[in-house]
Amino acid sequence: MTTRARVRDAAITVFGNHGFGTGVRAIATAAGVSPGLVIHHFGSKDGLRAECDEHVLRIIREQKAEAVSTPGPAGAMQALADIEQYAPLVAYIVRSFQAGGGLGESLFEHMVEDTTQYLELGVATGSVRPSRNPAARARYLTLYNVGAMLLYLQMRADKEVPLDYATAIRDLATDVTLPALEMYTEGLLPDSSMLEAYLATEDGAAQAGAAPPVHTDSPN
Amino acid sequence: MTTRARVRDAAITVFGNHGFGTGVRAIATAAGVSPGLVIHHFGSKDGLRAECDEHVLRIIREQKAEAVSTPGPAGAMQALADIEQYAPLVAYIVRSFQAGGGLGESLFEHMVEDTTQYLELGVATGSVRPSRNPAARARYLTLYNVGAMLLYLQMRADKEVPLDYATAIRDLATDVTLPALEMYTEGLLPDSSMLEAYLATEDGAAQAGAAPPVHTDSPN
DNA sequence: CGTCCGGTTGAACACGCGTTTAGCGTACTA
DNA sequence: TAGTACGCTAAACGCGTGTTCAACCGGACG
Repeated sequence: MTTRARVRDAAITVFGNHGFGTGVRAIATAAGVSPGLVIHHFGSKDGLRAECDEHVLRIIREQKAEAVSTPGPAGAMQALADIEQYAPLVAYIVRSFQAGGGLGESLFEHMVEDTTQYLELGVATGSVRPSRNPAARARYLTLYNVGAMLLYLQMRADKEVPLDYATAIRDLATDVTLPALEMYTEGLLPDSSMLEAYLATEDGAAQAGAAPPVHTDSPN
Repeated sequence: MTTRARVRDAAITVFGNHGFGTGVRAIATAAGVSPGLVIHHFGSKDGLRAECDEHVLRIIREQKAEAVSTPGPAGAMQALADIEQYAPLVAYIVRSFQAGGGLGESLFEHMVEDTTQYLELGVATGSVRPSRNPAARARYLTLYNVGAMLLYLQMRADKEVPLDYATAIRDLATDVTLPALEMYTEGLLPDSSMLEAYLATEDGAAQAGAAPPVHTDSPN
C-alpha cells in the first residue's frame, strides 16, 4: 500500500472523527509521516480534502453497485450491517454533509435518484401507493430521512468521543419505526380536506402536475 | 443601549452570517469597538458565545409566549412572517444547530414539547388521528421536520453570500407541501401489513405502549 | 481642584496554523 | 561505479488567532 494512500485514509478517519478543522500535523501523525509530506503529495490541505472526497465517492459508487442488486428492506438491512465495516467512511460523509461542499450534495442527488427508482418499483408491484408527483415525493422522502438522521447523529455526538454510528443508527431506528409506520400506513390527518383544499389552489394543481386552473388575470 | 449589548448583538449577527469560526476582531469591527474590549466584557470568546446563546434563548421564550396564544396554521404563518424580522436570530440558531452545543438541543426539546401539546389538541378536536405512542410521534415529527429544514438550508447556503432565510423557507414549503400532504392524508403504504407485523414484534408492542408479550426465556 | 474609577484603546505576546525550503538517504539507471 | 531522481524529514517562515497589558480619556465625587 502506497504512502500516499495511507495518508489519504488516515485523513478520512481523522476528518471523520474530529472534523475538517483538524490540522495537517494531526493527520501526518496519524499516518506516521511528517507534515511536509502531506503537502508534498496533495499540494495543500484543500487538495487533500478534495482527494478524500473523490475517494469516498468512488467507494460509495462501487459499494452501491452491489447494494443495488438487492434493493428494498433486505438491502437496507445489509447496508446497515455494513456500517460497522465502513464506519470511517460514514463519519466522513456525515462531516461532509454538515460542513457543506460538493460531496454531500452529490450523494444526496444519488439518493434521490435511487429513492425514485425504488418507489417506482414499489408502485408497480403494488407495495407503495402512487403519488401525484413521484419526483417531488422521492425528493421529499430523501430530504426528510437524511435530514432527520443527520440531526439525530449530530445531537448524539456533542461529546468529543467519536460516537459509535452503528449503535446510534440502531437507536434511531427503534425510536422512529413505530411513528414512521403509523404515518406511512395511516397518515396523520383523519380526512382529505386539507389536501383537497391545497389541490384546488394554483400552486397545488401545478405541483400535482395537472394543468393549473386559469388564473383570473392570465391571458386567455 | 449599552455597548455590551451592541457587541453581543453584533456577535449574533456575525456568528449567524459567517459561522462561529469568525474571529474576535471581525466582531469587534462590526460592533465598532476594539478587540480587547470584547474580551474585557465577556472574558473570552467562549464567554461571548455563551452570552449570545443565553440571549437568543431568552428572546425565543418571550416570542413563544405570544406565539403560543395563536397556535395552529395561523400561528405558524405568523411565525413565518416574523422570520424576516428576526433573520439574524434564525441564522444564529441554524449555525447553533449545525455546530452542536447546548442551544440546539434545548430548542429542540422545547419544540418537541410544543408539538406534543399541539398534537394532543388536534387529537382532542378530531383534526389529527390518534397515535399508539403520542410522545414518540411528536418526537418523530419534530426530528424529521427540523432535520429536513436544516439540511435544506445548509445545502442551499454553500456560497458565501449570507442566504435569505425567508425565501429559502418559502421555497422549501412549496417543494414539500404536496408530498407532505399526500403523506399526511393517504400515507405511503397501501395496506397495514407492515405495521401489524411490527406490532406483533416485542419491540413493536413495547413501543406501542401495550404490555409486551412474554419473552420465551423471561421469568414467569 | 484633585482623585479615582470604569470604559476603551492599541500594541504586544504566545501559539497554532498551512506552507516552504534545504537537505538527507535510498534506489534505480546509464 | 557515478549520477540522478524521488520519497521523505526537520526546521523555519509568515500569518491569523485569542488573549493580555499598560496607558488613556471622561465623568463622578470628595
